[in-house]
Amino acid sequence: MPRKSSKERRAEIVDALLRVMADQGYAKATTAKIAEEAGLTQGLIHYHFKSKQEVLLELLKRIIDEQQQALVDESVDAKNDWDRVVAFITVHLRPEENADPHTVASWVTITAEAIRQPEVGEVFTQSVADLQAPLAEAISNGVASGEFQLNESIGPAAAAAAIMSLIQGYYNLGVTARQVIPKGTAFDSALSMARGLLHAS
Amino acid sequence: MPRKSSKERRAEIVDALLRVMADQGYAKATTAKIAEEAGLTQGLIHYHFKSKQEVLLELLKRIIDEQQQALVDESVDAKNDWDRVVAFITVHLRPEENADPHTVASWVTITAEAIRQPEVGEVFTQSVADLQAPLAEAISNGVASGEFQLNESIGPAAAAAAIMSLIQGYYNLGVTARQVIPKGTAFDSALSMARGLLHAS
Amino acid sequence: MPRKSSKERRAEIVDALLRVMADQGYAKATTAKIAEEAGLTQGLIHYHFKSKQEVLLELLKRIIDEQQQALVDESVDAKNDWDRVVAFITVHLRPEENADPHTVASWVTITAEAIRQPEVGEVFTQSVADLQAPLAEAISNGVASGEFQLNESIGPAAAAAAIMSLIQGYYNLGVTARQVIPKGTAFDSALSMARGLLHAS
Amino acid sequence: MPRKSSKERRAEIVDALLRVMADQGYAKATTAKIAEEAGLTQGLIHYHFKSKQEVLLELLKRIIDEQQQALVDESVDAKNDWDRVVAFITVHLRPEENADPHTVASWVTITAEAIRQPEVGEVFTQSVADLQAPLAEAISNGVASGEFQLNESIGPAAAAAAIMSLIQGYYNLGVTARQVIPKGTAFDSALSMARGLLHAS
DNA sequence: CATGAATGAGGCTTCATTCAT
DNA sequence: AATGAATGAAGCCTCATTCAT
Repeated sequence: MPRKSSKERRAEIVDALLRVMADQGYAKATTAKIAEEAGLTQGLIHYHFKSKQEVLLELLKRIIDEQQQALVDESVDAKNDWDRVVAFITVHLRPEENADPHTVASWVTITAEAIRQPEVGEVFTQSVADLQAPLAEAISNGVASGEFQLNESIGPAAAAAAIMSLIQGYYNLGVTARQVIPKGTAFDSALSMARGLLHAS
Repeated sequence: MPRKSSKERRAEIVDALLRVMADQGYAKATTAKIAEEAGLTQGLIHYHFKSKQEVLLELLKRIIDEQQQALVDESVDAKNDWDRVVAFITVHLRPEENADPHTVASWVTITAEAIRQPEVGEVFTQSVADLQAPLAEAISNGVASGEFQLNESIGPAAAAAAIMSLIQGYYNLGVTARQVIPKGTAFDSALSMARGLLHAS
Repeated sequence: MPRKSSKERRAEIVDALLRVMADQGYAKATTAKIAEEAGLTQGLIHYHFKSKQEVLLELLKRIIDEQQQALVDESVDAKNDWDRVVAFITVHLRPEENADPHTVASWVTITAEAIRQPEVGEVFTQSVADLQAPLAEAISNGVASGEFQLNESIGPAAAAAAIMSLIQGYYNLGVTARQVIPKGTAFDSALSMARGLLHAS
Repeated sequence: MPRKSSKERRAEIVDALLRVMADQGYAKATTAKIAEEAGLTQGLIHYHFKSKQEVLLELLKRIIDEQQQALVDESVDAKNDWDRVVAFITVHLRPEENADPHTVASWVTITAEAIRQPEVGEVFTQSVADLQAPLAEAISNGVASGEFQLNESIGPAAAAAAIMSLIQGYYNLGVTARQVIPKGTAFDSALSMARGLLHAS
């Protein structure tokens, strides 16, 4: 057996965490289970990562990167700021096409973990901010160009936060209380709400 | 030491869980810590509750009850369905007035726990459904009376789910990534989005 | 509710232990369960008994007394020592007629407890000795009168011990490995073995 | 500290349980005590065994294996079925030569445990059945060849069960009420009883 | 790089017993 | 004589992490 490079191994371990976490939650994602899922041993995980938390942070980073990339891809044909807003919503609320369920489930779990582990919380906050930045910019531009109109009490950052919250909420309820959300309505509803918020056509 | 009634003790224990959980998360809310916070012994917790999970479920129940009651109070003066929708949003997004931060933090934590503990998940789903019911009804009525208009792909249940998701998202980000949400904008943004969704005036 | 006399209460508690132990074993016969079975409270058990062990010892005593009485009843018509031996075996191996299954199950459980609790062990040993005494005497008499003949290496006490062991073994396997013992054969087999041991006709 | 193979460790742990159980009973054979006796940590026990019960089951298995092997060894010179019956009794009732007291004490304790733990009970029943099988076969053969004669109400299985019960009874009383059984008489008495049961010479 | 045995802190829970009422 | 809340000592088990090989 050819030994694998550190980079490959790290990726495998992060993958394993993603899968285990997605269907068992972080609490049950023990080192032992991750190792088993990855087809390697517990010791090796700590050889490649300083701690289990570090694996989680790497996973978080990876998810963000993928989302950012997906956003870039989806926005490439955008002709105006509304298109960009739509692209943003599309990327996040069309898991059928853009994200796999594992990732969404993991994301929600990470959210939970962000609450209990301060280090995760910090990285998480920054990640959300990064994710939100292009949306805020699009809205800001749209307002400047007259494409959008916001109520006076709501700034572009607040509007972006609102849309982000909506997405986050859909993720959460989608995982925790799936039956409550009629299938396939998230995207349309979100668009409708965003349109109202931005007074866009 | 005065002997207290079971009911009082149960309430105290639930309170203690609420406080510990709010600032340390459920994972760190060990029975030992809960006992310490409540000023009693670990054994007593299990004298009054079958398990730690049962304490959590009782807390969940209590939060739901309070929210439902708050909604009733807030809706009492509502003159039409839009007022009812506003009341719903008010109750949930005005924590400054209606809910204490501990409760919101706990709610988010419970959300996370709902993911990993199936029993919690079940109760949680049902709770969300219960919470959402009056909103869905208001929307349904509003649509029937012509007060609201929904896009054809969106039914009243979906619309209610959208608003619920938005609230849930605000809760989540409010706890995990507070800096991302400009202070005091949640309520106005939510109203604006709801108006857009329902085509209400 | 008229308060009951201490004696009655003690009997009720011992009864409850008997029943709980019979179908759940001593390990699961917690104070709480005994209290529930007896329809009274935990505290009361310790009001009437110094400890849980004391309840067990009282039960043991009661079982022995009943067995002794049954032996007397069964032996009343005995015309010779062989009849007395048969009576002894009858009393112990005809639970269908002479002892209730609860008692047998409890007896086996007590045996187990005798192993782990020295105080129980002492009382148990004495109880077995008491139980065995009349049997040993009958055998002794039978040998003296020429009714029985024992191999030279086996004294009356040893012979009584052998029969006692056989009974004890049937009790044990009857409870732990019931399928191994063909139904309804214990009594006949025991008689046949005793006859061989004593060279009786 | 030398790292040992899992197999070695498992054996050591089972050994430790055997020793602790033999002189303190299963109830007092806590994981802590077992660990101490084995000179290792509690955690390690659970690294090698899923649960404490699993250790007990392994011990049971080991005792059975040893007994079976001893029976084979003892039976090798048997010239007829009576010899085989004698071999069976020898193996079980000559602890001085064939089994160590620890093992007998443990066996009795396991019997007790079989009552309270269903899983143990199942394995125990099967174990007894396995142990008894060769005896039943020898008796069956002996009856067929005319070497033995059984009373009509007693089949070979019942006869084997009777002898097994006798042995089991000796084990039990030997541990719980040793004084009741005159030293060194078990084997002779058992032979005499078996001879009577089988009408063998 | 890799293995897997080993550690040890700590978690949840059970239960006989005590005690205020 | 009776209640039932309260205690506290253990018990079993989990798990991230370390370490000898």
